Amino acid sequence: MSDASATVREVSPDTRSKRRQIRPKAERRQQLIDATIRCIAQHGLSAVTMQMVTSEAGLSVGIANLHFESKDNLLKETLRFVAEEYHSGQIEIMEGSEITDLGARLDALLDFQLGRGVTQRQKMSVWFAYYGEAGARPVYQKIVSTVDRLAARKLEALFAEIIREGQYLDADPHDLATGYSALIDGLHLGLLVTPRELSKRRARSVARAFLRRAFPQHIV
Amino acid sequence: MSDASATVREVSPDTRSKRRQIRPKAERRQQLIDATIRCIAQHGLSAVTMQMVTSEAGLSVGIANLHFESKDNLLKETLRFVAEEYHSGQIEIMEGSEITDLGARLDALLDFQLGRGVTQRQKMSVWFAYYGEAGARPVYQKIVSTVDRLAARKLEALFAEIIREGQYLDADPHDLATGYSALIDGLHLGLLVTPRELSKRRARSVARAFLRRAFPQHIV
DNA sequence: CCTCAGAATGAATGGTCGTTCATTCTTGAT
DNA sequence: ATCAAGAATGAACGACCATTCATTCTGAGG
Repeated sequence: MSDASATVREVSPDTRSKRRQIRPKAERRQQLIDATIRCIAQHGLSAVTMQMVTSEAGLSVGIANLHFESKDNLLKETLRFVAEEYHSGQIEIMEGSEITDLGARLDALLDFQLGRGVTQRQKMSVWFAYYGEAGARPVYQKIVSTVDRLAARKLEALFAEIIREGQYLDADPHDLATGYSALIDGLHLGLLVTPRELSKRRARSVARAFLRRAFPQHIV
Repeated sequence: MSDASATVREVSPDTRSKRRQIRPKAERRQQLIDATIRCIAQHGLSAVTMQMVTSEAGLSVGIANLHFESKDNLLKETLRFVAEEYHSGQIEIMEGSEITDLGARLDALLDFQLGRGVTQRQKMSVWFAYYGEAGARPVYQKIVSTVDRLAARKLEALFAEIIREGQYLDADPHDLATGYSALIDGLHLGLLVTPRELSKRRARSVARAFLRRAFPQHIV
């Protein structure tokens, strides 16, 4: 998944054909995962049914159990997809060599985290739907924490570099990274639950203010 | 609800009695709400059934529809209870006249938000279970945002006072309050989803670091 | 002690869900 | 043109869900 901000698209621009089509397995899997994301966003995780997902995908009921062995597995794979999409996007920015200026790199990260791709209601809904179940389902905790851990490490390393470069005293990269990640999560939550009271523009400004207080020389 | 940190208790210390008991309506309602909280925490919102809740409460299946007209309503009232418990706890601290020192008041607030009462897995699970569905269910958004708005205003007022007292320049109380609230939400999420990597102690330290950078004279 | 309003019960009901699999259809190789 | 491999279908099935309501039971007031 190279384009993390890709929209989850509507199916079949070719609506007239009701003819049965045979497509490679990987394509059908992705098609079903995309449909699942749309269904979760629109109806909520607890209301999602197999009929709903397969009809959203424009396919028959049996197909979901053909490509994923069960509903449980489809939901698990959908979470894995969304989690990896988000975290690989972050890591790409943090590891990429195009941006050498550390301040600019921070800005790019923030734009990704609170930009169009990630804060689509669809993606955020899925994100928090799973978080809601995570307390009761260790499988979800594991999927998220696995990808999360790597991104957290990279962020900490980036912060450590910035601290060294700016000679910020008594600034702990570990604590700052934890705080920044939590702040971003909380802002996502605000955008999802109370969109009326928190615009994307203001969310970005709040996050930038956090970074400015921590690294005043790197953020304008 | 004056004691926001009250534990959701086990039912009937008197396990031997299988004799039918008649109790006032309000008591049964609370008993069912408590049971619902425990069930959501243990099994996840999407897996909660009426049989599960009523048997957890030690009652018969029919009783839930007697006191709440439907499952939907029981879940709604449970969210309302948890939301009000949390927010009234915060407001009590922010309005209370026992603490006059503003820094101490901030500390008390932080202790409440990341202390034993609130960060019980039970409560956090419920909290995020509903957030997960909020994207698809405007009713939940409304319940949360109604109580949330008041607490946000009070927090902003408290921050404004602190800014005046400390003469912190270019500090916007509105943005700071939004950031702080988001940070707390994000830390709650971390405590729920990746408890291995974020202890309560460290969550408190991270939040305190945020406040220290914003209001250095008020926080030690 | 008796009464009865209404709290509590749980078997029964109707509906919906996930899953299965016999069958149909498509496609690329022959 | 023919065929085999296997992708796709959807009716059917069993399980389980929320909700109902006829019945039972309780306890305060007479």
